[in-house]
Amino acid sequence: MDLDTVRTFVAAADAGQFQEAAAELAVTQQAVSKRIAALERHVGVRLFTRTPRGAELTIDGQAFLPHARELLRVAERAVASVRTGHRPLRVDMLTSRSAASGLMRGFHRAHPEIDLDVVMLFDIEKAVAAIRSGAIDASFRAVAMPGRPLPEDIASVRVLDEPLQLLVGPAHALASARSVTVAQLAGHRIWMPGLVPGTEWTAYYDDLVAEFGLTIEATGPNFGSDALLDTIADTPTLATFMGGQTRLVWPAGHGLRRIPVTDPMPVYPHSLLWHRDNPHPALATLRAHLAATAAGHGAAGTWVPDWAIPR
Amino acid sequence: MDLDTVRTFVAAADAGQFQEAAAELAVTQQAVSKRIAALERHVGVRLFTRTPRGAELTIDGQAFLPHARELLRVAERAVASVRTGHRPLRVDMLTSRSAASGLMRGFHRAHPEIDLDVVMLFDIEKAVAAIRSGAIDASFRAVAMPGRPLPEDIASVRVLDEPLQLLVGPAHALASARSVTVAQLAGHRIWMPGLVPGTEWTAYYDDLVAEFGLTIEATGPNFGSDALLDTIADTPTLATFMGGQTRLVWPAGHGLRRIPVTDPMPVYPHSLLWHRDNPHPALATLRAHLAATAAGHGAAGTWVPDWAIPR
DNA sequence: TATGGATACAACCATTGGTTGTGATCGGGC
DNA sequence: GCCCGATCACAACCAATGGTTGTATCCATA
Repeated sequence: MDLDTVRTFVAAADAGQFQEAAAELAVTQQAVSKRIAALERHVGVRLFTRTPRGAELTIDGQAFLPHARELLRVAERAVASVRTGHRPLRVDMLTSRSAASGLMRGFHRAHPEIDLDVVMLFDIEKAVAAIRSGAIDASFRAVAMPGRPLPEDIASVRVLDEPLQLLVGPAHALASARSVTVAQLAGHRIWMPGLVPGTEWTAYYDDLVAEFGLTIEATGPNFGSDALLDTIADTPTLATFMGGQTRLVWPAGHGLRRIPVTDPMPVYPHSLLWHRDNPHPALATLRAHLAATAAGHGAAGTWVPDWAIPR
Repeated sequence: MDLDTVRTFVAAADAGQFQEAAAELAVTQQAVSKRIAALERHVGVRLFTRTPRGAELTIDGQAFLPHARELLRVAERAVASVRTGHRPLRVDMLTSRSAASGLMRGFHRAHPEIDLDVVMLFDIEKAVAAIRSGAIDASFRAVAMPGRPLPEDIASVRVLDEPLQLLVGPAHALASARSVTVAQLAGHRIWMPGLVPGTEWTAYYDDLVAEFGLTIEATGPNFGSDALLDTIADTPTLATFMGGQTRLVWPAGHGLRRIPVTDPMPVYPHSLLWHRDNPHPALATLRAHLAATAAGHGAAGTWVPDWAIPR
């Protein structure tokens, strides 16, 4: 199906005749007739009843019309999403399961008129480069990697500390614990597939391991969260970490348990990063929104790596 | 833009390489390469970075991807809307401003999983013919026209009485009335553009006029409700009728008043019509929903034309 | 009955979009 | 260090698509 054809259909439906639609589209009446005929062949039903006084929609045509309009709307938004200049606000985040996703959903609820696009870059290096090039407008990240300070032209503000929670299956030794201390985790196998060396996400866990003597296995390919959850549910000796803000589509019948970690409570510090010179108006709106709805961060009893604390 | 091209883009993005996408789509790798290049030319940005080991999305490509998927989803629904067989439930109603529209919105909220299409046919004759032919599944109408009983194979149930309200501008003599009786309306000019002879909607007003001695002017072309509202607001001697359930997008600053009509209260009786043999599962759901949420009808003190009361 | 305005069909042709064949580039294995 | 295999891009060719012009048909209206 060709969108020019759909556009022609909508124009003809609005005009009530092919000829006027043809004039609007700057083609001949015969071309419109052919396009409509092709569309009818494609969907398999007659969309117009032709009369010597014009063409009016059949019932099928009437039913199809709103869908056709929607199709054109979506197509326009699709093109707008990559148009340089006045394009939707483009935000990068770690994963769709991170707390940043929740923040952006809240922002979208508060400002449904602002068009958003979400991308996921590899690490903070790529994110910073993309922000500087203007390819993205903002990024939710831990502010920096060990020994790599943020460049001067990138601004950042800490927006949310996301507590880590332990995820275990029903047969796990800690399954019935109401909370666990970090010290209690020593000796347990914690599995985090998909941790890629060189990312700040991995640097975070490296620090956690180094400071508290945990064992985290990053082995094995990442087959997605569904597969991870399946394995965790079925393996009594395996646990994993998960962001505490995550609203999972909870698989039924798994018996998975989420257990808060305390003493200290490891939190992943999400900051918003943006370019100081970025003039996108929606960026200012986003910053204002985050400032207004900011949850507590830097609270006592929480732990973050040294390098992730902006000074 | 061509949807086959969009499909190709999504396939290539999923596969991570053109070759595999080409195999899926049963074309050559060169064809995929050309299509992607054409799409990139169309939107004006590079969507993939080509490597000797495949092709991965650029940031623009990442932003475009969900829009592309949405585009394909919408296209599929568009085609499904006219597919004979298992198509969305297709319902006919008088106008988008009638109470039937509100009922269908309620149904959609209660059953968002059921796909709906709304069409508007000319009159009940056309609606009955469409129901018998299977072109539509149900219709919200006054059950019959004077002297034209419903055919045996069409079932109907009264679902809502919609009270008529008087709509006047701020300078109208009745502007400050809290309610008016039908008798008080005699002598006032009531304007109803767009009343087409031969429809049951017009038959309703004919009966109202005949029984209570009102003057209703149906003259002039119907330029849509906006124009009607403008005229009513500006003309001190003109009023119009409007369904009491209507949730208008109320034009600001018009000072329009809605006044209930009493003694008796004229109501427009909406019934649901359907074919007894129609097996569409969503039709049963709709009937059950309407039965469960049915508002009162046939209440004392209301008026409907004789012929509109099913016996 | 002639006319004007509408769509459909036919013939023609430029352009599009597919295939095949080939070249360039990079990573991995030997 | 070199070659092989896998990838994508480019060129040439060709069929099919989709546009235009010209014409036929239909019907409401004067």
